[in-house]
Amino acid sequence: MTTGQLPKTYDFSTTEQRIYAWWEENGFFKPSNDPISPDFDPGRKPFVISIPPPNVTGELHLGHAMFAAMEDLMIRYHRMKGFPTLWVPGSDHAGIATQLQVEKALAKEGLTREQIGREAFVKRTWAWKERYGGIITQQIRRLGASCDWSRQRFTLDNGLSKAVREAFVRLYEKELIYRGPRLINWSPGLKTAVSDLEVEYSEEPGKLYFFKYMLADGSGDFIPVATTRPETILGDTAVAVHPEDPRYAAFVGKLALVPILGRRIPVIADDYVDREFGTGALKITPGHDPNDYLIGQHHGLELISVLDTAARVNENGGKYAGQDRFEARQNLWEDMRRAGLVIKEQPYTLNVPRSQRGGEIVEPMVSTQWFVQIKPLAEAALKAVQDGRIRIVPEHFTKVYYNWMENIQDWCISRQLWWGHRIPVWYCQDCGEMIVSRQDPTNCPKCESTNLEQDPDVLDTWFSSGLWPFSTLGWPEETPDYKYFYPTSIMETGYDILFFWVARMIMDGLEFTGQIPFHTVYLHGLIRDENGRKMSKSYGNVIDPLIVMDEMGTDALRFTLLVGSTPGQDMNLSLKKVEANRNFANKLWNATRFVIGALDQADLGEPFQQDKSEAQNWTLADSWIWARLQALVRDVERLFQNFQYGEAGRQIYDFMWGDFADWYVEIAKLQLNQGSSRARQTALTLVRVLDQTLRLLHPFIPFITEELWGHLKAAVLEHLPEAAPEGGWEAGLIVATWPEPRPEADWEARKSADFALIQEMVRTVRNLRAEKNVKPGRRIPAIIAAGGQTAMLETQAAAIASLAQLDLGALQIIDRLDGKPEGHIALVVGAVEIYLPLAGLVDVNEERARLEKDLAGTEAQIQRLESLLGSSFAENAPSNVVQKEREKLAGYKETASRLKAQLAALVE
RNA sequence: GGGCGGUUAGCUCAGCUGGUUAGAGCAUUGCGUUGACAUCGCAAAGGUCGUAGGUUCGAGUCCUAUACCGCCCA
Repeated sequence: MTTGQLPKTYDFSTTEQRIYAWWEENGFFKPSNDPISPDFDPGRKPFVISIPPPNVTGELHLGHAMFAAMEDLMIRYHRMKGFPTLWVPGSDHAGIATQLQVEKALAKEGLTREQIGREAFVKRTWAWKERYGGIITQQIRRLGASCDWSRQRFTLDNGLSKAVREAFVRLYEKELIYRGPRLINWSPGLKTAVSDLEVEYSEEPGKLYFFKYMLADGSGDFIPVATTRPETILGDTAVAVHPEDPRYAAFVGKLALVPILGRRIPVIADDYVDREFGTGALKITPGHDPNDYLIGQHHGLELISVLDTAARVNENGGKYAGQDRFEARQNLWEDMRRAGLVIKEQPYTLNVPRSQRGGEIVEPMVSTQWFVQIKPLAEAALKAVQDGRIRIVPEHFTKVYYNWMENIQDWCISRQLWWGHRIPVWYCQDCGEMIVSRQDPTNCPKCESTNLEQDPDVLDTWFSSGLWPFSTLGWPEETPDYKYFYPTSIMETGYDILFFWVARMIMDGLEFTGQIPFHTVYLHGLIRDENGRKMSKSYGNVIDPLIVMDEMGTDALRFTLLVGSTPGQDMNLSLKKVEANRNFANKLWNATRFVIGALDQADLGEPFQQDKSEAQNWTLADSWIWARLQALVRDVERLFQNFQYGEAGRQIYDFMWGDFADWYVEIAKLQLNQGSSRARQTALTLVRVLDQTLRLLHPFIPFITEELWGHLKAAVLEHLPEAAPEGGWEAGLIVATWPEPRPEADWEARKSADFALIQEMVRTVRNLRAEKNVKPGRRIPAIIAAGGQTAMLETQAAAIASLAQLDLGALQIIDRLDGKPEGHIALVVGAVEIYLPLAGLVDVNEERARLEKDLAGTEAQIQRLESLLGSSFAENAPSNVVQKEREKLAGYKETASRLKAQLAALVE
């Protein structure tokens, strides 16, 4: 391996696919401790994630990219830590979405699903699924997701369908599932019930209609009423007023006449009525309004449905029968106007219920549906989080979860669709018996009739998704996978489906398996555009992850998503950020290229003699970079434990670029040039630090790290075998061991401080050079008066000279200097003075200004610290904190006295 | 109406259990390229951390109030 073989820039397009295929072929995605293998050890604790199943018809969007990156990070980290790791992939059948797709395709042929019939339609949908269902999983592969594809599941698979039946029948047997007429949300376009969660409310301009509710006693008295939906007047079964409202007290108990229809309805009193709103009197339509429905139940009111399944007025609407709901609104209101019942109209902001799917206006309607009585399940699910068995990250979502669980309503699970799990209920056509069964029945158990018909409805897709963490592992069978991998470890998903999915999985897990389905819920935020706007096709601000990956690589996208996000917090994504991270990948590429080139080309000499101590073998830079790496490993570990993945990634980034590439590599070049044992030792350090860094980065950017690690391994095996990691080279980085933190060694702080001084000196010289426009290539002499640091700095002369572009041959490091050398500019870094002979560039006035500015800054610090240390801070703060401040003060005082001396010398 | 989150550099965001000169990327300015990297390097400029109180030796960080923006629930 030579540098020539590594191209100058990282070409992800030829790398990613090859690496992914290699991982998969080698079985690295499978758990290292598999219950089906002969040497299975049930005692080892596994780490398991089940994927939030994307819609089978879906195409990759940034939400998928986010969860895939995040979960892959968790999975790869645990895999490297040695856990038997399983990530179960799959997709759900997405009842409505998929059915719509197929119906759309049918429409192109001029067909409807009713025309081809249920059986043919379901067949076509399966064909659709076979054809397009693989797209999303292919796209998830592109993200580098290390799922065990041999365990891929689909919610309509046999096993999972069996789980659905089992769950349904069990709930039914416990009387937690019932069928009956209730007010539900109806989608007139799709002609199906939808759950409360699938309805979104949008504020839209509308009108408040004021009209007269005439009393039936012929007195000519009326109650003024306001409504936002006049067409529902047709279904009114009461007028309600507040019991303590003097305006209407006389009317309570009397009858009123429904406009146009002339139906007689009671005037009732209920303190639900808000006296301040509208006229203070309310029309009650139990058949088409959730609040009215409740009031209707309280007062035993008649319940009239006036709309059919297409939201047209039905036979209960008199002359308006057959009209669309909005058409009927116009016509009825006009008729009322003619009848003198209209008072006024007033602009009003409506809260319009719209279907999450398609956006049509949802109609609250009474309909016979299947429901889960959810309270008992919710109580258990609530408790699991309250008592800490399940932890939600970030923590503030716990409250949101409680609030929802405490106010939960029964869940409408039936859908009038054809694509999904058909409800396992049969009706005997002869005796009317209802049969709820795990197996398809052939005879009626009551009358033996074979004339059975299955309920036509299917179950809500989320009913099957709720079983996902255990149905994918084989439940209700006690399969080896189920026994070993369940409960899973972490549920990672977007907070937007906390209720839809996470809450239901917890309820279902506890109900059906008696166990929590996972111990941690990690919720990531939503991805918005760079200005914080929601991405949507209508804004035209959608970023397609596939295009981003094409242009900048998967690793760049992943790193951006992972490092740019904080748990539960939305993130604004801009392509600029991805670009910056592509540059990071390239930087890493080139740093590795340098290390490999060093192994290949440098004269590495012999290893240091065994009897030499480590301390003698290591230069200050070697010690420093190693200490920095160890500190990094400790920080990363702590941050990972706290789910602070973004911060961890940032720190690794800073280390790799800021410490390793910018400083250590530059010094390593010098050390390599020394040849022999020093070069060899340096190469060893380069390899070890880079190896560890690649390991730390792997969960974030798996492709490039795997690729580089492979090259590094090959080069080391050839040129520097003793640089092998402690446990030897693993088969791939994906299964390499994770760097384990070790306690800080006592030498680390001292070496870090020494190196920090070098860095400060170098920066100060560089600053001055830039300020004075000294050509970067021009090497200049220097005198360094180093006091107590003389010995240390002498050993670092070559490094300092190189980094600051000084002339090593003309660099003097001395203990002290009496008087200022002629024609030099003086720099002060703590107790160290640096003199640069820039005769032509020395301007006494400029020098004085510069030194005075420095002095002013230093003295401000001295003053601040003196007053701080003179205050009660000194007594109350921890001694190490105080000590640190004292040292700082001493340093500033030292600097100040040197600066003063410089100024004094300048006057002469 | 209830709850939650945000407000830090021109922009987008970090800032862990409070520790004392508030960080990054991008953008801006100056200089620089035959040796890992221009997808780069060296340097510069840029912030009274929304506001007002409070707790504390010490507050971007904790508490209270408040303004604005956003989200969820009703």
